[in-house]
Amino acid sequence: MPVKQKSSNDSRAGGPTIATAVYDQIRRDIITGVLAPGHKLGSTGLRERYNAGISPVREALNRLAAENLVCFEDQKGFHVAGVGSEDLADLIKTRCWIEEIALRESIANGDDAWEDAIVLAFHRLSKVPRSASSDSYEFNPDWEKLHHAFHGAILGNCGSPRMIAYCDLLADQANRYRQLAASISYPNRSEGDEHQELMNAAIERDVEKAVALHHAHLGKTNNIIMKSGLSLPEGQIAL
Amino acid sequence: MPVKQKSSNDSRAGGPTIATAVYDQIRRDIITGVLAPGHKLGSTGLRERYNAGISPVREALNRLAAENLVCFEDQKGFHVAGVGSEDLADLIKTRCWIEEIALRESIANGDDAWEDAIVLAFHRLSKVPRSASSDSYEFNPDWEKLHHAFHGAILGNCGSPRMIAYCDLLADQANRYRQLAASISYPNRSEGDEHQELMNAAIERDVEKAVALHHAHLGKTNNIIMKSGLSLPEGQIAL
DNA sequence: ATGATAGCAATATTCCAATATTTATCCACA
DNA sequence: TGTGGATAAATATTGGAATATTGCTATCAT
Repeated sequence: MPVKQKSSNDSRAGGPTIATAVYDQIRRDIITGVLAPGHKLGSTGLRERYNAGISPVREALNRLAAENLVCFEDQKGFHVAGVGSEDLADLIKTRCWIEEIALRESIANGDDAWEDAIVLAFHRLSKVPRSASSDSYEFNPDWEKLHHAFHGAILGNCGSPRMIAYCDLLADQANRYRQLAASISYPNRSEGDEHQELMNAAIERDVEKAVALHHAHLGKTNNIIMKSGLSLPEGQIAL
Repeated sequence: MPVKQKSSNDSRAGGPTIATAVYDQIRRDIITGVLAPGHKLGSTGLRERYNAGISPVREALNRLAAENLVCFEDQKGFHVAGVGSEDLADLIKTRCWIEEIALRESIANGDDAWEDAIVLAFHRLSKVPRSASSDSYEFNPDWEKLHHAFHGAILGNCGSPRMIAYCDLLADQANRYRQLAASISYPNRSEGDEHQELMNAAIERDVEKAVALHHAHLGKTNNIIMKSGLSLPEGQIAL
């Protein structure tokens, strides 16, 4: 029996595959916390949720598994990577180590265009509210995008594609914890100030100060979550 | 639909999935150079080669793509990640940065058990020939495994699962270049000496010396390939 | 000759049904 | 009550057919 798939002969040549589209969506849902840590990613549920067949869904999950955003066990299926205080500590520590290198290199290589990009990114970020709601914390995709761009502008001058890619991956992993921290600390933490100080130190080429501020910036997420006494929903950790 | 529940064979719980098995095989074939950089990874070819259906093969490829050992373009399929002098330079540079951190931490945390493990790993490595053939260089899986274990023993004490995992990934990526370097320099390079010096410095907790030796060890691959004037088969680079 | 384009072959992607495995349930029995 | 073990249900994995897309080749108009 011939089954009609999506017979859409639109003029545009076939863009991204379904697998890629689903990958993007699941990834976003994990990072933003829509899909909770530890949540089981069963075939049938995902098929409905993302309106796709099993194959592309599984391909997406396999990619995510390689990035450690998803865990899997052979024959047992997939689930969202868990979170935990130990994992958080390792993540922050690793980010401090890695991003310190990227920061030092970026500053060392910094030129006028680099400065301009940072100033621009900061300016754009400062115009967007931290939370989508003014009452309480709510994920704001615009802010997140600009925040990522700001830090990317600072570290992106390190000259190593690999380093940049790994920083991005770690940042994505950290995003899940950051959402938690934001919901705890909102609206008391003034990230704008932290960013401004960091920017100034970078532009002034004050390497040691920039590194110290950067470490503090990263450590804050950990401090907020740990101080809150909120116990993380311990689940399977990817690594 | 009636479901068949009679499983013919049993007594043994279903081990790794076919997808995982194929993943392991393709990965090894890429790292050892059996599958050349840039080589097209077409469905039909892989299906035959690894004797599996399309689904598991594609799942394996998706995992490898996320590790940057394989590249893909939507609707165009997969191919082995390319190599190139630029990529090699970035890889070596990144490894120097990252592994320096792991090395310093490992030494700082080092205790007797750590020393013992290094000595043991070195001893085992030294008993196995570099090349499977004495005439010319030939990939020797035993040596490779023990070599990996030796460096793992040194860096594995850094206390960060993420750091260790990333070091491993970088080492795997570098393996393809190392095979090339080995075939060029064999039998003139005495890696045994390099390893011994590194081991001694580590055990003596001579941090700066160990770091210097480690950098030199990593840089050697680059030097060998670059000095040989051998042009790398430029292909698509993963990153 | 050059460039455009339709038709066709090759390949990549996707859906789905068949199969394998795990998980839950029930029952016999100590 | 609790334990082991069969059986059924649920779920995960896989193979292959069906579909979509790309890339090639032949043909034609300029």
